[in-house]
Amino acid sequence: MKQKNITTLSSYKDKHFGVRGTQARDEYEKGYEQFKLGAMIHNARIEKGLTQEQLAKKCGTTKSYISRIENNLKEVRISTLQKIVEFGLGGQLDLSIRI
Amino acid sequence: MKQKNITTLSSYKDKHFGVRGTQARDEYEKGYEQFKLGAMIHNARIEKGLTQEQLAKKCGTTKSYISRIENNLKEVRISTLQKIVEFGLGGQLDLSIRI
DNA sequence: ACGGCGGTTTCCCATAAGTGCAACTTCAAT
DNA sequence: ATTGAAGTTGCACTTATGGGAAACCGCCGT
Repeated sequence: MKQKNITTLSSYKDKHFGVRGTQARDEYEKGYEQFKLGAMIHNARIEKGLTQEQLAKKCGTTKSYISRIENNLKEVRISTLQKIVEFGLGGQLDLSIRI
Repeated sequence: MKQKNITTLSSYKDKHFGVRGTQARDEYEKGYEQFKLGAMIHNARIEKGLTQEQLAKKCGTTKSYISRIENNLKEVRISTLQKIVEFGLGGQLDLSIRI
């Protein structure tokens, strides 16, 4: 078994930060919260040993949508995010603000 | 000075849980994450001694919108939320999932 | 009494969230 | 070489809703 976190992260970088020029900037500009989000879901899913399709079914969506979320090409609605985390991953979504 | 957290919270309850019957259920059903969110923003704003209008101006939105967020009658887009927390309150938005 | 300020609520609509396919790609296994 | 499972992505479409503008509602100070 390979170190999944590492490979995931690096492959993400290869894909998004390496290839397109200004994409990276944009990602940073808007404060890469989404990025973390996609990665978080991805990791949690792997951790649970689920495929995108299985996860999708558990929370009433499609694998294509899960993929899009994990790759951060859509902004997810908080309620949807919650459904995925709760019903799909059996976890809980936490959001807090740090002053 | 009064204990602002308490009064805020209780007034919220008076308003939403007391008055309308099934509103409470709905609030719970969707897992009161939004509730916390509105209260969080509200408290942070008071803490900073800002009016809704001042906060709104600092993050490029309107006071009406801030009001709605604080009272949880709209779902906020994550990016907008981030703007508010970051530029408006000078803080940082954290979202994480707990498995 | 009224003027202003902070907050709420109503009305409205462009936008984007989310869906559904389906095509395409990797990669592993046989 | 082939098959299939897992994932990515393009496109078209519908619908909900995020968010602004403005009216409105206390409340307090004068």
